[in-house]
Amino acid sequence: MNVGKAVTLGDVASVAGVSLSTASRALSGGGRISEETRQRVKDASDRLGFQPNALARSFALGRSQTIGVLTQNASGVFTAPVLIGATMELGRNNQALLIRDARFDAATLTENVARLQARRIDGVVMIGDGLSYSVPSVTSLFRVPVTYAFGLTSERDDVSFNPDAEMAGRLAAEHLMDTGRRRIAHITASLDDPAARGRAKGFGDAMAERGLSPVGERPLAGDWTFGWGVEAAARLLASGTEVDAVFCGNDQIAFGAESAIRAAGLEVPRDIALVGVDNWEAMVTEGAARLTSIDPCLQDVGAAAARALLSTDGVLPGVNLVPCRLIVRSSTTS
Amino acid sequence: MNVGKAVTLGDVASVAGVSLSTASRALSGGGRISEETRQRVKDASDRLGFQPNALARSFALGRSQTIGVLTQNASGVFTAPVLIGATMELGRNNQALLIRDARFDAATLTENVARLQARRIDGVVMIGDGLSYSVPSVTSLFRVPVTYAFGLTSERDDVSFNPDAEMAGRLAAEHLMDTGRRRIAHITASLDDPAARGRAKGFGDAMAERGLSPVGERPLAGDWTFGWGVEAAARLLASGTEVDAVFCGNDQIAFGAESAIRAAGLEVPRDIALVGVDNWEAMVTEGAARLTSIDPCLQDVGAAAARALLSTDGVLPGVNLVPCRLIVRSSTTS
DNA sequence: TCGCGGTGCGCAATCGCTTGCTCGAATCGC
DNA sequence: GCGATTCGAGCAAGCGATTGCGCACCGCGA
Repeated sequence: MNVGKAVTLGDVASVAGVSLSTASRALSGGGRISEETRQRVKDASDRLGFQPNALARSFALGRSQTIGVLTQNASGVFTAPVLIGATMELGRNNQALLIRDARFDAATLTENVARLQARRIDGVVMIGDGLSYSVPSVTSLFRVPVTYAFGLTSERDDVSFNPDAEMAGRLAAEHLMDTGRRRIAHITASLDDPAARGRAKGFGDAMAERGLSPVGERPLAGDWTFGWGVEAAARLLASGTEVDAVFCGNDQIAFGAESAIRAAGLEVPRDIALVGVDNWEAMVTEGAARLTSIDPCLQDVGAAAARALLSTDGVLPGVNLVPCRLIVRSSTTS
Repeated sequence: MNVGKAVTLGDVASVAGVSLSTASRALSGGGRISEETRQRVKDASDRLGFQPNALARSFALGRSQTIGVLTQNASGVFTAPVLIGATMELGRNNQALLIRDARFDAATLTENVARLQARRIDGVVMIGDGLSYSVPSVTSLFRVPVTYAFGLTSERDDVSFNPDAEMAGRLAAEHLMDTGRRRIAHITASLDDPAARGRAKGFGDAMAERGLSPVGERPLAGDWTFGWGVEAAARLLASGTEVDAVFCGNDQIAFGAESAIRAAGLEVPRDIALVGVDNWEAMVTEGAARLTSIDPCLQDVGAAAARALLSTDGVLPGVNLVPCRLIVRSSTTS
């Protein structure tokens, strides 16, 4: 018996007075084993403080308990939470991960794939950059399952997880209507942006369902900046249109809008309520009114993609939408 | 020979007409091998596209090529970049990582340590929460090296990596003096906070070295918020003290200060230049003047801690300070 | 010519665990 | 009561690499 070294399954077996294979089966659950023997082995295992050598196990099984993670832009403001969500979910399930930056020139790609294959990874999570929502499909390069987070591929059957943009719009609209607002405008980025489009649609749909319609024929579409928020809100106020709430496509726009509203001598939320999207700590807690915002739950997006690799139960091919969450603060309720 | 399966070292050996052991030595560099044989094996390896099974290799070597990562608060605004920095650095070096949330109740700790040990990890990076800068020492729990990022332990010899707060203060002061400012005030959080204290010290030292001293006897110490920035700046202006620049302890304070300065009818940077700390995307690019800020390079902090595990060259026990970087924007130069 | 040291390479053990197959014993059915 | 099942457990073969040891062969000096 080993002394001073890690205790192996062999030690457990000999203490329990059974063979190695029996000990293995007793602990891992498989095979036909009498309850009594199983218990005896378990006792021995506990008594010796047996820690199975995960490395050896992985080796024998041919599975590494390791998931490959390919990122396009790991340090991006939006992608970081996705990465972290995936990371933590894998950690919780005792999966190691091997991260590689997925630069997509052919040589690097080959190299990345080879490295992952060499580690006999059990699956791959590909994390998009969340901007274009467009990600190259790498599914066919691997023999193991691949899921995508925060991006769409051109392959219809690729399993991807993305924030539910329409839901964000709905939540915002419903919350504003619930708090008594009726004249709601929408300031957002260009509708060429899928996220902006989705939010606008959910917003419009939710209002329509209650027989209302947004202020203005179309959303005020510009870009995602503070500056655009200022400009659009100012324009809106100057037009004389009656408005009692603005749904802003993101927090920066909302922050800009707030600034314009205050500059016009109005108050948030008394005169105009504001809802943003992104729930961006740095923004939402600053400013005079703390901003009600839709949290896209990006960590959940990453976590969902990771989870889909660990258990395929209930995972459908195609695009899966991850729900977002409304965080109410003082920009909509006094 | 295997068909349709991954090619093994055995395949390479038989193609090269040598034994397994010779092939191994030829590829891994050790042992006495004639140059000719080595070349023959390498050719065969290339021709077959041999990818060594990293899992088997790890197993045989007893090293897993996996690093354990313990986090205290993975999703924190400040800790996330540190985690990502460590993560990416490990990925670049083909180290897998196994993340566990380091809750420090006894049971969870034991469990975490056991899980990591079971995977035969080669090292541990412990990532602090960056707030208290105080992290429990876990070095003695592992037989493998442990480094700390973004936190300090009570053990003098623990290898830790932290942002260089004094340098942040120095960089700010020097930049402001370089651009002609002389009457520089400092608005920051409570000096009980080590980061605030360090920045204030570096700031004061750098000014003293040029025969100047900060405006006011002591920094205006409050908290890290926008609100405090507004208040402190307003107070400063109201006091009538001559001021041509303010070094703010973080970006939120700076953003608040800018707001107060503009409210007083002054202009940034014409009348008063502003420097923040954190280089927080969400803040620095908004507002009228884009904010000059000190980037604490948190990713570098994580990366440094990771790197110290991979190669101990030049790593000193104790606290290692990671340099920060000045990012010049329009709040200090017109 | 013999002996010796050094060089190049292969044999076989090893790492710790999983698993297909086999075998003995106990149980069951007729 | 005896053959047919079934159940429990062990044997031994992998998994794919690394590595200590020994063997054959070479060249050189005596």
